[in-house]
Amino acid sequence: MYPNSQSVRHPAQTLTLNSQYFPPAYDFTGFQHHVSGLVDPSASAWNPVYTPREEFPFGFPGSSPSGGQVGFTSPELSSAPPAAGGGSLTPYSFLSGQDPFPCRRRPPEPLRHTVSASGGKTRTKDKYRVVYTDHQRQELEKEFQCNRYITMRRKSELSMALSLSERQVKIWFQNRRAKERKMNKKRLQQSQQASTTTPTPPVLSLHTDAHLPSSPGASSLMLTDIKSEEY
DNA sequence: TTGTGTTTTACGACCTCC
DNA sequence: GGAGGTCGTAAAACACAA
Repeated sequence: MYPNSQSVRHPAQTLTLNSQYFPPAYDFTGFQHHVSGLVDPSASAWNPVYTPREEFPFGFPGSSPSGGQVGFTSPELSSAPPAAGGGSLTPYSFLSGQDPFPCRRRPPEPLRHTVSASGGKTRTKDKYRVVYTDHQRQELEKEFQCNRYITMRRKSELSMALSLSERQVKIWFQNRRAKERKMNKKRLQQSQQASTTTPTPPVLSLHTDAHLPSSPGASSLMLTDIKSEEY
């Protein structure tokens, strides 16, 4: 059930690394998330033998397997081995701050006042949720197509590049995996329905995730399907 | 418009691992 | 104990038919 049940978490991963909070374009006044105890990132703590635990031994058509496009020049980062799954580091040329994707959705909205969620639960920030820009989503999606599970290093990079907090990146990946599981489940149900109506042998069981631990690498069979989903 | 269904952020509860 | 995982869910944002 838990993907890391067979994996070893590297000690470096327990570091509260770089928990600096990059206030996005919106204001998170009152956002409680533990930005508090800003642990000294002490970049030197990064272990050069860092081994990402997420391994996806497949390539994606859209992701360059070449490791040559590192957009970060920090010695800390450059000392790291190529990222898992081919090790492509997306070059963050968009750091210019220009969003190449003019929001097809809404412009930044004014703050709405905190929703008092039903049952007395209160949300802890001014906006219930923000809507990520197409650009942010595209970059997150790109990363997701390379690795279902983001490394701390990539999380840090992405959060900086996209002006999101690391927590937001983490949650996005969690939600994205949930979405994938949901889609796979749906597909499975549909294929099962199809197999009951047609006398074809149930070959499709290969693509199920019912018996696949949602571990890194476990869902590789479905990735090609998912690739078709575009943002 | 408006009603309704779906998708997207964000969180809490609970779990495992170190 | 803290990190990050899944699961379930709330509610905003969105799409779209009527």
